[in-house]
Amino acid sequence: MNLLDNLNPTQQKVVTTTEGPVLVLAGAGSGKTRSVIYRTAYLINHKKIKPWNILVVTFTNKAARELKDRLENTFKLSTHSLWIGTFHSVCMRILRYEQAILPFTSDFSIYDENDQKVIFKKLYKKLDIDPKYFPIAKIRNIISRQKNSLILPKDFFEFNERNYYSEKVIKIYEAYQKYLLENNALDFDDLLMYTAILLHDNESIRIKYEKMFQYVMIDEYQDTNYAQFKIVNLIAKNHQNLCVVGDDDQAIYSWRGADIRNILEFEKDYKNVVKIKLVQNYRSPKSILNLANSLIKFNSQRHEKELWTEIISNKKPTLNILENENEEARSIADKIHSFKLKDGNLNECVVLYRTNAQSRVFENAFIQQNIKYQIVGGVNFYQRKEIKDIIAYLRVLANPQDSESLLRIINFPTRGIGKTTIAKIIDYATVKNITIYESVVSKENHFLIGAAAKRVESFASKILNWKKISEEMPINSLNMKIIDDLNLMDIYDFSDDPKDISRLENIKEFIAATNEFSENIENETGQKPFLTEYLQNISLHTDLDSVDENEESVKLMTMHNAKGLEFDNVFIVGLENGLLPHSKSMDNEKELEEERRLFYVAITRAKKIVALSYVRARRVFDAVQRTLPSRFLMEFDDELLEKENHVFYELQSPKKQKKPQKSVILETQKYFKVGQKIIHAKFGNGIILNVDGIGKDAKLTISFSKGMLKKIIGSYVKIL
DNA sequence: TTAAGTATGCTTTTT
DNA sequence: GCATACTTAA
Repeated sequence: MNLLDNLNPTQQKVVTTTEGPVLVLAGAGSGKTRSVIYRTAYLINHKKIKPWNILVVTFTNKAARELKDRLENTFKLSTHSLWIGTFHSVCMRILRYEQAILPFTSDFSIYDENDQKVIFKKLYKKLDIDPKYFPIAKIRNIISRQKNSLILPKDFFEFNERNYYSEKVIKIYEAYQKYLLENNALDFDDLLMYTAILLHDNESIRIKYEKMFQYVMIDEYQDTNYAQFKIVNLIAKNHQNLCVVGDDDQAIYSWRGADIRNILEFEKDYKNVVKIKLVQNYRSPKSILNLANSLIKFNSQRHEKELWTEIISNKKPTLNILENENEEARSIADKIHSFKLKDGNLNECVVLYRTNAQSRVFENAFIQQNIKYQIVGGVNFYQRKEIKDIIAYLRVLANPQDSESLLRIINFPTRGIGKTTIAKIIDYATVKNITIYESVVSKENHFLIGAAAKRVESFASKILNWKKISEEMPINSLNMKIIDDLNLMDIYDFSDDPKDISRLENIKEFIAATNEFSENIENETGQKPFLTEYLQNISLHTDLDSVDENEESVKLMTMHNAKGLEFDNVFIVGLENGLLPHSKSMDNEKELEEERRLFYVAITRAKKIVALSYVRARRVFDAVQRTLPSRFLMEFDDELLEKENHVFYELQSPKKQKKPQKSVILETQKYFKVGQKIIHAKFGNGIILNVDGIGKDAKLTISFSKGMLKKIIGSYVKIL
């Protein structure tokens, strides 16, 4: 059988155009993944390219795994030597390998967002910076953008204006990078940045990888940032055997530094690009695709294209209006319940929302109706406190320079090493110019006396003992030994804190996961994995990776997380102004378009049914707020949606907008806008929920941060 | 030094 | 409404 037989002519072209730069603009459900898989198989089978000369970059680990599985199952190919992974995992491998010329060793720790926060707090204290004026989240984001744009601290002012604010930012950036290196640690952005710089600054290394990766494929290219662009470009610029696949309509990560121009200007970046458009959709029926198309055409920044399908269904997408978020959850639970009674598979149901916080009410509703569910995302399994505690032990053993982790466990579980003792240990380290780890294990820690000295000594000897063991014991046994030695299971088991029940469960799950990881690696390579390999693997682990495929369950996730997935039945909830589009993205045209793309992504996940819903009032923090339907709902052609409870149907159809831009301009003409932050002399800060009128004395509905909801004439408030 | 009790601030989205 | 950060008492 010829492998091309299963593909349509356009897909075949993607597969067989192996030489030179190829740009594939692939609409949702157009067989994008399929093309990448077949192209890889084609390169190996027909072009006789060695698997280790091919690099495939996917957006998630899950996608990488699926690609591997399908290559193995469908084409009986061995994927062991093939490079398939996310940018982050590929970069991690390269950096570990090239440690000799890098400012860190291959045992580096990878710090996540929480670790970063802790570090920032510390640095703020040291630098005497007030988080009120320099919010950690914001500064962290600025620094992240610098890294994504490959701007090192030393180059900062070449690209940023010099002022009071930026002077502070650069101080923090500098201190942060210094701190990371002292801890032999990298953050996610560093993985990309150091790889790009490595390839850029060392021609011999660049040539090595260019020769190694003779054929390069990048999936979801619309969501790559500058650092990722550069890495790809450095590898492929000479041979130009580069195939990028993406869809500008599905670009939803600009807030993370992704630059849509990478895909829009691919033809300028490379010569003689073969451009291929995949516009036939094999996933959704016409009724759903029409809905998606009628929405996305309101975006001005896009390649003009319209998806089409041969699939016909008589089921219209529905729109449901509920009183509040609990009702919304219950109504969906009801629907899923009756679907299940009709022998429906729960795996084919997904609830999509804008923010993770929305998941809770659905949990409640599903528990009540006895429907199995899995939440994807939110707090990553490996970021849970109890898990991070154990991981901190492992990190210290792998990378003793990692003071961050050491301080986390020095008194966990409590062993009587308190603030004062820790301060002394740190002081000693500073004076002697040694790491905190060295300070702890130092035999001559005579700076401590009595009980404190004994406790630290006992802690140090435990660590030293495990460290020795870690060199000869595979990770799963080591893990078990540490948990046993610490008596962790008993501590949680006999605790009075009800939360510790689930913590114990999580630890058991953690042990099981470690064993599974160990077995998988052993099957793959014939060798059990050791500490460092394990640690770096789990730091790139996402929640999507821990979904239990064997358990039949409804999935709950954010629309972002749904990218690349498909389900028969898709419930899209919370379609209200302020949630979608999110209040923080409402008054910026670019961000608004990204919100629209996000909605587009959500709709196009569906194979059979789309059910939309919004509520009239929603609990936010501790107050109930009245809500308004999402402005996107007004953009749909009226006949495309079936309104379930039309009695209360209150959507006002737009007065047949001629041009989408027109309504946008009207919105900007308004002096006050929904979502704007204002301040009132008496009631303090608030957010505008509704604007009645155009000028400065429009009637405003405002939710004040104190929890009150008030209607106020515009002239009494000030825009912040 | 620690546990328990109280105040605060916080929610976009994630590799 | 929840988790974290700070305060207080033992």
